[in-house]
Amino acid sequence: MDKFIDYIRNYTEHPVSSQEKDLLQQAFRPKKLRKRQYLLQEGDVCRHLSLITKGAMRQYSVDDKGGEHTVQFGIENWWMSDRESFELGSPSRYNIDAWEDTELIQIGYEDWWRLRSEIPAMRILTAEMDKRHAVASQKRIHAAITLTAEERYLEMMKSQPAFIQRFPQNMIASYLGISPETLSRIRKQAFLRGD
Amino acid sequence: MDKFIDYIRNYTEHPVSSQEKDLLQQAFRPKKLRKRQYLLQEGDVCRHLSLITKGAMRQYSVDDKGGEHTVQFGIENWWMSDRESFELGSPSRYNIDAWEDTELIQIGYEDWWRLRSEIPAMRILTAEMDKRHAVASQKRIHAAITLTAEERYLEMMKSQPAFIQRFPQNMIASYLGISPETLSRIRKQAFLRGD
DNA sequence: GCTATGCGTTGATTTTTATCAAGGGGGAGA
DNA sequence: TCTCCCCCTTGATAAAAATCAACGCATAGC
Repeated sequence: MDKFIDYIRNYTEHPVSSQEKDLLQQAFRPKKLRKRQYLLQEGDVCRHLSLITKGAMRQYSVDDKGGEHTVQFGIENWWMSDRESFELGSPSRYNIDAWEDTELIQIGYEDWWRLRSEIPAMRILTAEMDKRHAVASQKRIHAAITLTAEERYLEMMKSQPAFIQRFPQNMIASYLGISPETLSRIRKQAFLRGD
Repeated sequence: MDKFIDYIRNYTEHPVSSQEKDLLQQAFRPKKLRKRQYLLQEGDVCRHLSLITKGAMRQYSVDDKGGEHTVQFGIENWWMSDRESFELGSPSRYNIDAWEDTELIQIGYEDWWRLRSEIPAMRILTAEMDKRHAVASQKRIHAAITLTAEERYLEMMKSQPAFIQRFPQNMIASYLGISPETLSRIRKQAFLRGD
């Protein structure tokens, strides 16, 4: 839980009292997942927000031909959830699983909203999280309608090198919305050009 | 301003005192734009969040060949801003202009954050806005990596018919990340199939 | 050590979409 | 009314990417 207080420190200097720390301690639960173990399966309701303290995960949908489409990667200090399912209590269209052995801390819906009203630092944290998420989403949408597949890959190498290093290429391809073969060709071209 | 209070009512039943109403009144300014008039030009800092009370607008980038790429449409009760530029005070990569004669109410950065801390209903409103935006963004990202151009258009017709009706087809195409010619062909196919 | 599985690469072919070009129609402004 | 500009459609061609297929390599499990 000291980890989480440290985490909040990345976002705000706002003080967290010892009473507030107790509230946080009670609300967050640790969880461990083995590589490939599900956190969420399509059709289930996402009941927790989960913060990765160690490991790597992905969120993806599976199409009617079995193809996987990755909407989100997460590594340490990233949150994993299907936001819509979490907020609305609706069955999720996504799976979330671990690509590496993973450790999380999780919080349920009621606790999340209670902490937001009772702890000012939590309000600041969530506002900041939402802001960063909005900015990142817009960039990804802009890239999707503006850039070629190769440009998107090169952009990802610059902005998210850790994902490139820790996830296999076929998952990178599915995150970029291209086939693994195309990604392989793009990488070869970039290498030959010295990018 | 009664309009804005009504607007908040869409989001929460939380009471807004007459004192709070005064604060809102002072913070929001009306603005009118003629069709095609800029609200924000690329390179400028986005200093306001703007709520459309009447009209239609778009947010788009211009590439080095002069092509326009639309990341956002807005009609009545939609907010228009470059969030990143607004929050960071950085020059925006986007333009925002009016497609129809438009009326707005605007609020600046300091006022926005002050109202958020002073008026509980504003906090609820912004949390809800962020939630809806996150859900919508995820859907758009998922569509971009999962669906064909035609499927994306058909999906847009279902989820955002007002945009289809009020914006010209070349802008719809640029929002979908496809050429106007391709959109024209897609529409013809769908029509011939009775979609 | 052996086998099976999964991943990445490569070539060929097909599909999807972009680009180029031109024509027609509608709307706005003088 | 006339002119100009913009939009949409259509056909032809080019480019980008997907799909199919096969191979080689590395890793995990027995």
